[in-house]
Amino acid sequence: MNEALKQGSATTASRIYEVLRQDLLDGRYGAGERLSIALLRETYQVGLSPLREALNRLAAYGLLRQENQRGFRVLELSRDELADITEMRRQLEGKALELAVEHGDEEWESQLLAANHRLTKAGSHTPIVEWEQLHSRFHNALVAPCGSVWLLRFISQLHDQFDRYRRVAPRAQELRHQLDAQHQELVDLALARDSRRARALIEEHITLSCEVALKSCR
Amino acid sequence: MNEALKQGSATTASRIYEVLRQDLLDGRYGAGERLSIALLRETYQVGLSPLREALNRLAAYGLLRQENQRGFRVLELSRDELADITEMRRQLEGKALELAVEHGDEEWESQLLAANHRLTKAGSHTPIVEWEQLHSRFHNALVAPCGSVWLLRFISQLHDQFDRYRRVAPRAQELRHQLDAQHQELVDLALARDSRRARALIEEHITLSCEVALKSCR
DNA sequence: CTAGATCAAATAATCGATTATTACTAGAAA
DNA sequence: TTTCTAGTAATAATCGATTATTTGATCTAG
Repeated sequence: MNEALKQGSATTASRIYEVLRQDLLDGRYGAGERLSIALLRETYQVGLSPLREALNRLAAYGLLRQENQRGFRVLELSRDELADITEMRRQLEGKALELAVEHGDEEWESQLLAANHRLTKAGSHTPIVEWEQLHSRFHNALVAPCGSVWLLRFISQLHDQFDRYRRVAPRAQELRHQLDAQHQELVDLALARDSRRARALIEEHITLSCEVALKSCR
Repeated sequence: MNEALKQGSATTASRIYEVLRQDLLDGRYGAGERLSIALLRETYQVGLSPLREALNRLAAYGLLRQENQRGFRVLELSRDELADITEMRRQLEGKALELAVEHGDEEWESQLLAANHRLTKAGSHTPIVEWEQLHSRFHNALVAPCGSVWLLRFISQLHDQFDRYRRVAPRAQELRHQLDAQHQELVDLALARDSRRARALIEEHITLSCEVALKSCR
């Protein structure tokens, strides 16, 4: 969906899709909230058709729930779903990292170092939205050369889902530090081509970030 | 997406979504073909808005590719993607079946037997579209109680993707028999609660159906 | 009071017409 | 002939207005 934006002329529908997606990840709209189409039109200053097309895409992607004749709602948050998402991320990102470590080339190594550098430089002063983006890019860079388009697609999708939970979590400083340290370790293991241990670590990493998110999940 | 249809009043957009999805799986439109919106309108006798909303959903779901200002195209078929889809199905359905065998209750056992019975009864005389549906239902029934909403979601999505390849494959009779026999074996292993061997068999099953599909994939 | 029916207001879905962009064709220059 | 350009036809995207459905308030019967 993202490539569509980059390639030259974006349509209104594509633009509003990206903006809405980001706002949903940022928690701008509450869990379970009904999205009034008229209100959205006003807020984002867009026409009805492109807005509805964007909402339809978001529903198919899993960030909104569409009820016929009753419009669109933000998805609810639940402990059960967080557990589900976390377990799926463990499985899929674990597998993907294993493959990436085996297949990644020199270009990948540089990209990974760069992504980690940018993430490390961004301290607690950077706005959280910006940090989230760097964090996403780092994780993307990690698994990018796994060789499976569908695996990457599912991972991104789950990452978006997970972000909704991360966003409502308080920023626990001690755990945050531990997570940052794991990012560095992940790079080290990746460059050392230790796929076994890299996989084990990212699974641990995902479990830990789930625990952070859980602290705020009712 | 399917539940939306069942729950009372379906909208035009939801109806046309389901019809288009089925037609895409049935191979009514060729791989890579551009879908003319005006033509679709005429073919399905629907208005522009609901049609475009359905197309947007299908693109987000991965059955169409959307190019800004250039409309919608059917996705191409490729050996590489078939290999990707097959490997993902092996991993995910394998895992799901393992969990289902561990968690499934008596109700599941009956559903499974029923689904298998219906599939077995439908011989080579039944139209292929109908057989495909029974086959899908059987595989759904197998993994249904795995306990993970996201796992089931990804499996369905991959199943739809795979169906596009299966649809263009010639019906090789010997292999077909072998696949049918595996369905029975899967039921037996499931009822015997042998999750290890059930998983191994479904992985083999998926690989075999991939080979059937490959025979026709350029 | 409570449950059910009825109507009015709100709003989701759809339609028809318009605008913007791309694709195609023909003609001119190299 | 080939390659560019201009103009035109085709069509994708968007807008504004209309229709259909749901929601919520009010009223009535039990």
